[in-house]
Amino acid sequence: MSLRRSDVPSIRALPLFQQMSEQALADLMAQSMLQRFPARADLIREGELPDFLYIVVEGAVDLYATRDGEETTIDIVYPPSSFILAAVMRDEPWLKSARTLTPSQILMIPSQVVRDTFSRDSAFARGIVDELAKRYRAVTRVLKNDRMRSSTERLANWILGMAQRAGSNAFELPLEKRKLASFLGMTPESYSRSIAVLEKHGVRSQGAMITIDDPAGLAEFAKPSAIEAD
Amino acid sequence: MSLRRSDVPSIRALPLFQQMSEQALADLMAQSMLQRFPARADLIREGELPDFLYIVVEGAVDLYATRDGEETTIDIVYPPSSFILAAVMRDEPWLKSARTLTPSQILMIPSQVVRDTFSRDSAFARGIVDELAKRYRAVTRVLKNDRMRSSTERLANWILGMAQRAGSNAFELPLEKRKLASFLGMTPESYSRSIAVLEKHGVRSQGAMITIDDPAGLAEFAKPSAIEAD
DNA sequence: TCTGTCGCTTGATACTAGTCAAGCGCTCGA
DNA sequence: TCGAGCGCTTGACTAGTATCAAGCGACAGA
Repeated sequence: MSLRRSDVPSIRALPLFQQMSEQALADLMAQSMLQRFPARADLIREGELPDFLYIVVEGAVDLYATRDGEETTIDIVYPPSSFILAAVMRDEPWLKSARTLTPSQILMIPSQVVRDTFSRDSAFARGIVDELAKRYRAVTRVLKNDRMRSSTERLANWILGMAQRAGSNAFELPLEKRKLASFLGMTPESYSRSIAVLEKHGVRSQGAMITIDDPAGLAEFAKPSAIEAD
Repeated sequence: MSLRRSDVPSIRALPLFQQMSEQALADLMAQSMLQRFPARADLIREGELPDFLYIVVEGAVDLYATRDGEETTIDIVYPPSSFILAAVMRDEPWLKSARTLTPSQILMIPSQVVRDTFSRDSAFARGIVDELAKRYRAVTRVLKNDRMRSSTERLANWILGMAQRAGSNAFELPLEKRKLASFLGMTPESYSRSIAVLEKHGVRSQGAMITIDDPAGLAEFAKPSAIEAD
């Protein structure tokens, strides 16, 4: 398989593997593949059975659902997160499709190996639940957000969150606006109008650059909830 | 603690515990409580830290989120499911509140005990991920539903699902209509209007009784997706 | 350099679902 | 048995978003 010894250090750093013994990790890696994909590469399609567990080592992956031609982005996964873990553990069809957004490096572990290792290695098991629980909480937040906030509020909160992660009041959108719109559960048109509204609340948007001129004002509009933050 | 020996058989039957050894289960139960709650009893409140993992042995529990006075039901949990497992595993604040809908019997396992047992007992660990993965998939379905279907379609699909589970084209609503409405992400008023629309598609609603006169017609309207079913 | 494409924005309009208000009918307690 | 309260329904109106359509501007390929 295409996993080279030199790749192991970056893998070992992933939270999922941190507690595992050298030997156990080596065994796992011997059965796995680390692969590079270009941007916009289709990885999995909704409805199929999981052959592998995927872990984003580098890049970004778009998880989306389809329904008569319409697409909605359910989550966007950045390193060092896995995706479709739930389907793998239960050996049930994927509920969503995945494609890379940017060129990405992805670790693929055969599903059966994941399940076997889970039973044998409690450090790995701990990593798996932790990861799964994290994902669970992420979808729950998205759902709460969708149900209880207007689309403009969702955008405002997303901007606040991004700025916080970037550690700066100015940052570049890490994805196309239309993708972001879909992730926030709105159309590209609504996104444009929402940004226009936010310009009255301390946000400036020029191309892919977002600048928060008035963090307090924006926060007042967004009414972020401590519990929603990561 | 209030767990009696006579309670153990019904506990043992729960999928979460099925693979555990007698001894391990006995140890776990010695530290747990099985409690009865009346209808509408508050169990946990959003934002607090989890002291216990809760498992619904009998009855039904409403998981809801609040935001300035508004409430939205995120999930309704029936036996033999757990709730707030993700928060317990990660020892992070609950993202939702819970209250009983009907008189319920609930098993409470101290969080720390859950985490400890998880590391020691791989059969229990397997049960935990399985349960968590199931819950994850449930929220994901709700989110997809919310994003990609109209409220009337959601109701239609819910009715089809209920009928299937009931094994009959006629069944009683297991909860108040307003609760169901909230679960489906709509207001009680919209629920009424949606039901009225569905009466043109083969559904009859009298009080708490729902009857599907034309399953094929309803299915055509609801466009259920195989992958969405449980 | 020109031009077609594509992503974004803006405008006009339509529609879904929410809000507010009133009325109906059942249940339960006095 | 009556009346109050509550859950549900219905009507009128509104708000928030989606949809459809057109135009703008940057970038890529000829």
